[in-house]
Amino acid sequence: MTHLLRADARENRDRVLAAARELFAESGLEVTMRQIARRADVGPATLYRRFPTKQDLVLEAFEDELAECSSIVYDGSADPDPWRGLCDVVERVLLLNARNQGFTDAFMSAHPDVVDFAAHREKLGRVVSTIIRRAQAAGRLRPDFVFDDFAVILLAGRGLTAAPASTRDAAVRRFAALIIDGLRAAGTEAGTGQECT
Amino acid sequence: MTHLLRADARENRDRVLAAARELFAESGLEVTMRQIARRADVGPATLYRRFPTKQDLVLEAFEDELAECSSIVYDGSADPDPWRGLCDVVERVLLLNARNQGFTDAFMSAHPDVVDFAAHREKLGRVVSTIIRRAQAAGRLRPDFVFDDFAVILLAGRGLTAAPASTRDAAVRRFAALIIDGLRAAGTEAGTGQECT
DNA sequence: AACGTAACGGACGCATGCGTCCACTTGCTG
DNA sequence: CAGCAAGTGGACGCATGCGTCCGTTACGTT
Repeated sequence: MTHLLRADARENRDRVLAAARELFAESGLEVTMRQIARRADVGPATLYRRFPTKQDLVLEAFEDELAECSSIVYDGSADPDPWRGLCDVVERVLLLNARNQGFTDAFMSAHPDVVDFAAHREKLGRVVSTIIRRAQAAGRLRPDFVFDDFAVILLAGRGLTAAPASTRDAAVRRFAALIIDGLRAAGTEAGTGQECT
Repeated sequence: MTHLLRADARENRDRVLAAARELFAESGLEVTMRQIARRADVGPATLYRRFPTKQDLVLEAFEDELAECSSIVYDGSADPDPWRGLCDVVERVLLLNARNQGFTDAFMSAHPDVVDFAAHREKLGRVVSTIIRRAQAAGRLRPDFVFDDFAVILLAGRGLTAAPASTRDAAVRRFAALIIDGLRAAGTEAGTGQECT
């Protein structure tokens, strides 16, 4: 008996997923199903049998990224210092997104027709909101900061995916640093022993 | 004698340009020549006769934006207070770009095959560099700020074009404000009578 | 008013992506 | 090791964008 895929089928499926991850990361969600099939050395039919719609492929290809996104947020939430937690979340989420054009597209719903991560986004958003509140209560985060600002920052980070890959990480880190400096509550300068990271 | 276009031709040409400006602004440079022709109520041939290549169309369609971009930078450069000048440049350039998806694409060379504004970018970049230097000399801009950081900010602003049009301006202004707060030299808090704007 | 030509736009041939069908191959099981 | 169902990929028909050609229209001149 065997409810599982045949060995060759399983291997093809894995190659398709690997190809999809590579291409999505490099070029975003607008890569064609054909390109993915070609890169995986597989006929179009094979691809479509395993993943009838692009949405199916995207969801599975980004399972890891989604999980990492969650850990980032929960790590930040678990940090006893909410300000440091928030800083980490900002920087790490920005990096994650900048490294993976496709995940950014998906997570920000740049292509709502293809895939919608709104549910995940909302759930993580609530956690981030609590970090924000705690960081403000601790007097470290500017009091006028709201969750929408966080969304704006992520959206802005999206633009950095256009930077050349060689300098992208540096650009993102620099961007995160600039933003974070703009988030401090007045009177809590960096360099006073309170800085983040 | 008449070296000018025939009346109907001129009118069609104008309609094409108007249509192109609208579509580029709404949807970026990837709109098709056909879409532009359709919106202008004109056959494809007419479009291609006036603008043999998309590059030609883009260049003329964004003449105004390019000019405005220049004035923004030169206005900032002419401001006796270099810090205020820099703040204005940042906010206004971000707004200009966020309002016009296509201009952002073109100016940031998101589609180098279609059009390359590198020359303009470089020229304006030099002016911005001088503003940066003067603002730092005045002790208002953080001393570690370099021109590449400015580019990063613009690139990031690009991401905001993905925000819904209804809230885009607000998002951009908020983003600019956050960034600017991150640019101040240590010790020059907002609210001490030195704030920008 | 009549005419020559600038200007027009529909239609063509080409390329590419889509999702599906089907004749052939091959891994698994008995 | 034999047979069958699972698995495969090439090829098809459709849709859309591309840039160009060419028969028709109508502007502006005389």
